[in-house]
Amino acid sequence: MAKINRLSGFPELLPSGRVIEQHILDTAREIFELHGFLSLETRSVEPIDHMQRNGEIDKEIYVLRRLHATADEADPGLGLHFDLTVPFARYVLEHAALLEFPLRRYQIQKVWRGERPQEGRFREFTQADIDVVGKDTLAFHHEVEMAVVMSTLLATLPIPRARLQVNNRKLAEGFYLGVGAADTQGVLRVIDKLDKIGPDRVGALLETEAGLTPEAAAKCIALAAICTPDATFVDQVRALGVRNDLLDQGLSELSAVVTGANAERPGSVVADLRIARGLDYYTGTVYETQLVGFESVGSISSGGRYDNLASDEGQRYPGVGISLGVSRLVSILLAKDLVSASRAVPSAVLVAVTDELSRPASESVARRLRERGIPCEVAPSADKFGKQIRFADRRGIPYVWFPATAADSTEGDTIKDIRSGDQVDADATNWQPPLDDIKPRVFATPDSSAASKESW
RNA sequence: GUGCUCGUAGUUCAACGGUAGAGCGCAGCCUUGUGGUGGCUGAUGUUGCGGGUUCGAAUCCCGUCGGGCACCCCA
Repeated sequence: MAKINRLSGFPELLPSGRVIEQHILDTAREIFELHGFLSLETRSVEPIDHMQRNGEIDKEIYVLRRLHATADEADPGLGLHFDLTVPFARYVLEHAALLEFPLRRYQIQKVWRGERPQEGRFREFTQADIDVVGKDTLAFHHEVEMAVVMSTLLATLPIPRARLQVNNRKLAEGFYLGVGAADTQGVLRVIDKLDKIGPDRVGALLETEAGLTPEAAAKCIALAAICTPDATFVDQVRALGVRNDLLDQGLSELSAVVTGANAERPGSVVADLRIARGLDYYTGTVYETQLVGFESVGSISSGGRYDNLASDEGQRYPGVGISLGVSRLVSILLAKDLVSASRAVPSAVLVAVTDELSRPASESVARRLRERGIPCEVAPSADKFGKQIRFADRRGIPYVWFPATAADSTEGDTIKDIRSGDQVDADATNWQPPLDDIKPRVFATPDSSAASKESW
């Protein structure tokens, strides 16, 4: 057989990894619905010209075309979507007449980007987005809400602590204008390199590439250094002595998000004025999230306020949203062994088969368990019980059911907990496993290796 | 797309230009139709692919395909 190479950037998980991913997806859905977000799905393809930002050609897009397209056939100009926000904006415009606003929706789908993959970066990956879109206007408090919902989700998952960092586009842009910058986007892009190349080289780039004076560059760097868990950043920014109306607006918005979110969930967000990223359609609050201890992998959740993404003739639908990078998060969790699952299969019980003639008796046990919502499977072959137990053990199935043998009808069915070795009489019409054993459990990996020895 | 680096068993990795190996995993047995550990036995490779140099290539050279990392950009 030809050797099959795995395709870089198109990750496929093993069963144990998928259990963890699915737990994250299930939890996301649960938290989102708990906060009243409805579920939507959009098609995987969009017209490429709708996905381009500011008219520039985006090389990240995978183009879709028919293999047998003829030369004279018009190119439909379709590409796979690279995020869920742009398609959602298009969806809103297309169905606006039939939708209720403000519209709260969550959307969990694959997206594609034609980049070169590396750690935590894929060509095909899953995002879990929430957005609120209003008609004409969107109340500011939703910018607080996004941070609260995402922080709730991240705190619910069995993962390391996440730092939700918030900044505001108006603040940064107003500040840059205030120090005399002409190209605020350019300043933003250079500031974003602070982590990688340090303040000295950023300062130099600000002068050469963004055309700032040394004093202005120094102030921009000083601004980026400000990071507070509360609204005290306002005074620190004021101390830099830059005056600008947009800056003032940004300052008050950001302090409202930070104080609002922390009132709801203490310690959930920090104001971090270095956060410059986000796509260029963001117009206000921007979010970014790092897993504490794994900052180098990049943000696992980001988003922001966008006022102009969905707009028709005269009609605007401003929105705010935040996205969880499910694939990136899962890849960190698996690579660093931060999260474990109690088993990689749904079955809580393996029903043993004594011999092929009595397989119907085993199937009957399974049926009665399933009727009561207990996931189970019947052993694939009537091997020696030792092998059947090992079959369960390998997969993490916690219980093996032994049907009564016809030859020895005085004995009833028994069930063995293969973790403890305990084996007791059981009746398929009323036996119930502990709640924890019904579904695979996903939990933070205990860091001591001694703990894992106990549960063989 | 640019640069760097690496491709050997299912997997993690060895092997100076000289007979391709080990750990883990897998299969069987010790083991009684009831699995942890232990012991014994066994199976598995076009050394990514193609060409070149050489008496001889996993090893050196060229090409190609694939992986990883960095840049770019971002979840």
